[in-house]
Amino acid sequence: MAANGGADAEKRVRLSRDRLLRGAIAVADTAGIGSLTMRSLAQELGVKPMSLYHHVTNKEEILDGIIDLVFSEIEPPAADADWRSAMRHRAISARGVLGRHPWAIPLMESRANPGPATLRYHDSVIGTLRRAGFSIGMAAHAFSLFDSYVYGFALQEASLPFDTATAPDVAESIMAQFPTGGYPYLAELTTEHVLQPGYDYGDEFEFGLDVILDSLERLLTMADAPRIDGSRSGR
Amino acid sequence: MAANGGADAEKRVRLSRDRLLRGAIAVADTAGIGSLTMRSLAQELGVKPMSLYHHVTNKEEILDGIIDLVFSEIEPPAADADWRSAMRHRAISARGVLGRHPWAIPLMESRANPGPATLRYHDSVIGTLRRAGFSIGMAAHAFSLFDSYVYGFALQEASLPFDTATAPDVAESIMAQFPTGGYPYLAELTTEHVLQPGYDYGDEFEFGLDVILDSLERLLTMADAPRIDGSRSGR
DNA sequence: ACCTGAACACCGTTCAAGT
DNA sequence: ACCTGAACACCGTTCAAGT
Repeated sequence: MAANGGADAEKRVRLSRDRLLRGAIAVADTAGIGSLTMRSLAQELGVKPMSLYHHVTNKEEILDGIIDLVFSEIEPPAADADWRSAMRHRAISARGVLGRHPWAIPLMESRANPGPATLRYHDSVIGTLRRAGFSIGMAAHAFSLFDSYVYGFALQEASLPFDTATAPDVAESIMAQFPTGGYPYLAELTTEHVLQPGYDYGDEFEFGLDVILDSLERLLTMADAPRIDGSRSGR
Repeated sequence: MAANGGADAEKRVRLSRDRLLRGAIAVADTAGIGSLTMRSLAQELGVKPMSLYHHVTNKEEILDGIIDLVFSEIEPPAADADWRSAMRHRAISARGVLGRHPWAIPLMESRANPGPATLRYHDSVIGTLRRAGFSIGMAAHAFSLFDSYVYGFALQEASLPFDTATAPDVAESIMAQFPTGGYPYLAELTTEHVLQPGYDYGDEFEFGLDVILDSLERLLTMADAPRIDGSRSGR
């Protein structure tokens, strides 16, 4: 470990804002966001708690910073991709990122200071829609629907009491708590579908995603060739 | 908050688990979930911190309890409602509830112990779908899509840095931080649409909801009268 | 310039006691 | 039975100092 003074990646590296934020993500990923304290982070970085305040003004700034780093992990689509595959690519990447950092999802609620990567991501989504021909109003609709679904799915996936792919026994023990007959539809869905060998809740993601993309595509072509009665969507 | 009972709702009422949980919701609603501590809750209830432990084993149990109380606020649809208006009614009610208790949304992620109201809500949604004729697999798809959208929209609405309806000036100050030209599509959408007088982000909710309900209706009728080529949804 | 020890006002929770 | 004071091991953060 402490062989020479060279490039050991241990605690000899100078502290920096970037190293601090990446350390914070590492702590949150492995021990949960609840375990991320100034003291635990300092220990992770081989430094004393007070040193952190030299690179960051307070813990809030750390939370803002790691959320933006999470957004930066979302892959941008290929430059020449059509709007639909661009949206699809982004959604799948975003879900993967939020799956790797589930603690980030609830955090997004309280962060009022979006960072550059967050703004870039949103700008890029809206840009894809606008260039595809969505009007401003339709782009706002589509953006809201798309992002709500992606975040909501990630939130739900993270809150699943059972990881169906790896621990069906846990699901069964939860099922067993259902007062018999109290939740018949939930019981049916769980035992006859969710607990079946091949089922993986994650697979639901692409189904919903394609339903939404189908709908957006329909709206787009409807706008191109409006009907005589001028009506838009249902209701 | 303190004025629901007929007699003095002050500190003279005996402490109970229900009064404790409702006090916790009152604190979270007015001061934020971050301000909900055993000490602040005790003060709200006119009691000493240690008294709380007589009705609840720890703070985790309080969080589980208030999440379930939030779910219990979601209005069940009329018994004779058709599936579509039942789903619509529930979604709108759920969004209203989560809007009143925005702190509950991130909390749902970490709660692995769903309470009776939570289970009843989910059972009721799945039941509506099953009775409408959705197969188990389709009900799982529809359930995932529907719930993801509702939670995701609420999450996004809660995380909006600007409350467009009441404080457009805040939005403008945030806009001003955008490095000029750095986020052109975001800037366009914000200045030319979101900041316009009549705009309320909340109105996006019903648009996306109806898109989703339209899609589900299409899936349901397609399942009733399958096409010759057997294809399902796009791609 | 960067790092740190001691200290302060907070947490959740245990334990032994009060009525 | 229900409530509580004192205490413990934690927090985030300030401040004055070290190199």
